[in-house]
Amino acid sequence: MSAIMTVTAPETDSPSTVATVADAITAAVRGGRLVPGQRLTENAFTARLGVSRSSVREAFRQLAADGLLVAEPHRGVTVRQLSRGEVDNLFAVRGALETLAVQLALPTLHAAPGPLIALQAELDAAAEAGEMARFSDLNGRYHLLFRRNAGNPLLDETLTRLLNSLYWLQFRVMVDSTDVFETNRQHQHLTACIAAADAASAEAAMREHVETARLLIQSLPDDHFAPDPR
Amino acid sequence: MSAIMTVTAPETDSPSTVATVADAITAAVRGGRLVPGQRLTENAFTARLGVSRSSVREAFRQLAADGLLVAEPHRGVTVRQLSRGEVDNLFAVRGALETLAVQLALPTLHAAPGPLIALQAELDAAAEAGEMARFSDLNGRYHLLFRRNAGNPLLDETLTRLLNSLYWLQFRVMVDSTDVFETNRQHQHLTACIAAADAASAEAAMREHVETARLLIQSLPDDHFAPDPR
DNA sequence: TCTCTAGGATTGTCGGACAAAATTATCAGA
DNA sequence: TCTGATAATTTTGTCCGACAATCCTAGAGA
Repeated sequence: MSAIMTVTAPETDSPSTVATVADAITAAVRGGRLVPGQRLTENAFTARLGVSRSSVREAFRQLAADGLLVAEPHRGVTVRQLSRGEVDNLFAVRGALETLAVQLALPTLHAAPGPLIALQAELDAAAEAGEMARFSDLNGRYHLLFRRNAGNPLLDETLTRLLNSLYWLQFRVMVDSTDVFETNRQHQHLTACIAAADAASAEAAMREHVETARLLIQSLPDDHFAPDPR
Repeated sequence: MSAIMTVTAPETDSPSTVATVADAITAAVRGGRLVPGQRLTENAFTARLGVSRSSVREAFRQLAADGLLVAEPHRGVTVRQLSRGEVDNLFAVRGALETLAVQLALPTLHAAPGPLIALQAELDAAAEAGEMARFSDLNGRYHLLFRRNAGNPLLDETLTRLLNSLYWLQFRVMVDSTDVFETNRQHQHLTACIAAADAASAEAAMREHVETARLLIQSLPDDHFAPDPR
């Protein structure tokens, strides 16, 4: 019956109230207007967005499930802030999943390397021009390309959730870093491995790249992290 | 996520209404009173449990985030039912994370192997006695032991979510299987690798064990799966 | 300065209400 | 009988207002 309908269908459907609220909060976090650790109260958003408390509550829960916020009973929600230990834990999981994504996506990306090549070119340009914010965005898109082409939606979702809670730290690293060239060199190497269809090297390259990202994040000053409970 | 995971059951805090509802639904799914694919309406639970619709709604969302239910806009929630393709996708992720858990937990379990040995003895007894339901339960506890001792709560949560949506199929396999001995043999082998502190073999053993579980599940008849959308 | 205690602020839960969407039932026509 | 369109019913999404339980904060008292 509905064979014609909504195969690609991005934003055709009328966005629900909850989705609108969730998008607004997400945008605020991405834009730095809400910073990690900051507490969000329901009333603040009911007033500002003109929606009911129910909708705000549900948006909060949804974003908490996405890893962007963290909810505590009777204490409301805050923008997720990771401790150094949690960053290490996250990167252990991320390493395992990103290498899996590389492995699964390699055939697809090797067969149709167009988007990868194009993205690599943009990354090179941004790195050369020193446009850090733009490089950070492209870096996200680069990793997205792999998990999207892994042909495993569950893997994609799981990785996306992890990276959601990592967004801010990753962004800080890119902006503060005096040397994105090393990061970009790793991208180039990985891209080359894909082009050569060298699975083993590609996996190793991704693993090293993720480890580098971890080290860069851990090199940020303490005030970017939640206190490590211990 | 934490609401339904009362394995050690820290019942200290008075359980919230939502948690009560979530526990009831979880118990119903575990007990087979709610089967995969079945649709749950809000009213049915408001009446039966004597709580408001708000609480039921929130419990639904929470369980959907846990992977036990699946929610679709304007269509309510159903008990999650996987297609064969989704099972494969899930096992790809599970394999990566479960081997990571082995790797991380090995030092701890090798240093204090008591619980592992005890659990292995119980598994042997259940397998010998042909108590399949009991074996299934112990099998779950066996895997739980690894991810709990990996020292990585995020890994634990992520794996738990995956396994939640797999509970029913895993249970069917155990109950229907005419040969749990092969599965138990793999457990014994893995236990031995831990005792010997042989990391490489332990990882390989787990990988093989997970792959075997996948094959057993895929050998179930079609009516246990959602139609594969392709 | 520190501890303890109001009081205000915030969340958890309830009940009802209504429009929008989906599901089910009904029925005319082939 | 079957099919397809239409109407009736159910269910969800969202809103509102309310209240108790809990958390937070500022000020009183030691």
